[in-house]
Amino acid sequence: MATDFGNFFKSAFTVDNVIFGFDEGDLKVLLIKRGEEPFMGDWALPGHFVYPAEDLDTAAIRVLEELTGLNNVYLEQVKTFGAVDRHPFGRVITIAYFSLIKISNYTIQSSSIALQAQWHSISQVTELPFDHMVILQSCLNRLRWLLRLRPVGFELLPPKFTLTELQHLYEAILETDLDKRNFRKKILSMNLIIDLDEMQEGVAHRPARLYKFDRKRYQQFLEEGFSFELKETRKKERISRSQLLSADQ
Amino acid sequence: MATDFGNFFKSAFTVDNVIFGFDEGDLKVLLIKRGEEPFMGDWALPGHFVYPAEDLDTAAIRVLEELTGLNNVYLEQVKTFGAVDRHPFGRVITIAYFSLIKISNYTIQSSSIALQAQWHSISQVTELPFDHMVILQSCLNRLRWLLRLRPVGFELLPPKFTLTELQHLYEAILETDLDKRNFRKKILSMNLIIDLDEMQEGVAHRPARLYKFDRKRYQQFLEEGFSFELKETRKKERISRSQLLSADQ
DNA sequence: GTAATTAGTGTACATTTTACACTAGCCCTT
DNA sequence: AAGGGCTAGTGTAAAATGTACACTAATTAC
Repeated sequence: MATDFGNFFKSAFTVDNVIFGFDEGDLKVLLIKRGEEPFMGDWALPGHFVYPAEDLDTAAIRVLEELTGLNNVYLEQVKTFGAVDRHPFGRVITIAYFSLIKISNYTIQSSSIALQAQWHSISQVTELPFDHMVILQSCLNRLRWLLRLRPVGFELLPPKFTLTELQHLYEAILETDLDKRNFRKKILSMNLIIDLDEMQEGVAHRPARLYKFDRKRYQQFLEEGFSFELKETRKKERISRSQLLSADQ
Repeated sequence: MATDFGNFFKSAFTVDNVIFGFDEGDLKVLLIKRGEEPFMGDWALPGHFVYPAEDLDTAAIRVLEELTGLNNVYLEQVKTFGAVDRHPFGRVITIAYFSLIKISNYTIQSSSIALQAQWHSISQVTELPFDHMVILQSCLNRLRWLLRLRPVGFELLPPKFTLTELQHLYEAILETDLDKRNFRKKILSMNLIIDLDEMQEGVAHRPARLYKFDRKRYQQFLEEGFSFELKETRKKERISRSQLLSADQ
């Protein structure tokens, strides 16, 4: 169980975390300015070595929390990257995670790493050190994939949101236009968001209704298990297969 | 770039490969009888250390080829497992792959490892060393998921197959019954299989037609890119979104 | 030639997806 | 307070897809 730290740079593993946020109608990713070689001073994905007595998920959670102060956020392992020459100093494989956070909850941490962190619009990130561009792209694909299948969009919005905001989020991430009426019909038919009977304030036009995600109801469905393929249909109260949800590992 | 082999057991990474096959109407997995401690003599997933100058995919391909003599098969990284105590001798994380092979092409290799390999029906594998049961389950979920979305079933069948065989494969993997007429309608409407105008031989009943997978046509669609969400529809010759295919990374 | 066995086929209905354009409500200006 | 500017909010019809369901056809074995 003992690990020789002196050999870390010869054969080691790290986690890299693609932290997505959504703001100003734009999908963003949190990057840090590297404080060490190689690529010191460049913007890169936040990552760190996995400690010897630390599980992979734990390491990813740690990196996220040190950077953002947030825990209990959506986090998922995506893929492991281990090309022989991906790190100039030795053989380092990295397990890529992505997480979804509400930028509104995010406050800059005082850790020296976190002070160097900044949100970047996805569309403007064109160059990253190591194989980080590939990792980013991979996580982005996964996010798009997931967004079609699961109600994860809510993770990126403040607790109260309007349907238009939600639609803009879908449009920004999927890079497509959606029909307003069809989008609302579909979202509402999921029965996973609750009308708060509150209105937007401080806008210079007709205010929109505010909604929140019905996390309890979603949990319930997850726990009951999806049984899409079964022939018998619980008539009411059933989330149909089409409704952005799907059974998965 | 140098790696200290003496430290391999202190902090190392391996690949484990879940090799699926299909035979006698049953989904199978290829297991090896371990020739070394720990768990010597137990059936386990085939795996191996990743060599210092070897990419992860390469390592997975190597393990597969040494065991089966096959290359150029469907192989995909699934997930990395790295619980601190998953290996009793030290910190070993493993990158899990799964591959799909045609059992009909499989011949036992003469390597000492391969001699100890055997196909096991998935349903009868109930206990495996390390966290291999979790890995197997994870790959199985991925396979099921994939089978709904992509035409990967063909990878498990001999080059010529009948529609009934294909249906049985879907039923076995998805653990569900499918309607014969609807299944055929759907499969044929994909236009991804070619009617060979040949008949089954040596069966004691009406012989079925033989088909083969139209790999070229599938490649073509992959290369053209899926553009499901676009509004304009190439009227004919288009694979619709519903047809077991989907855009993914 | 007949029994046994699997192959092969069509139709009607339900559900889901898609396309599409106008009215409603609030704020700000004048 | 009337009107302009802006975003919110709503319904319907047609097309595509999914689902349920039962009989005839072709071959072999006896």
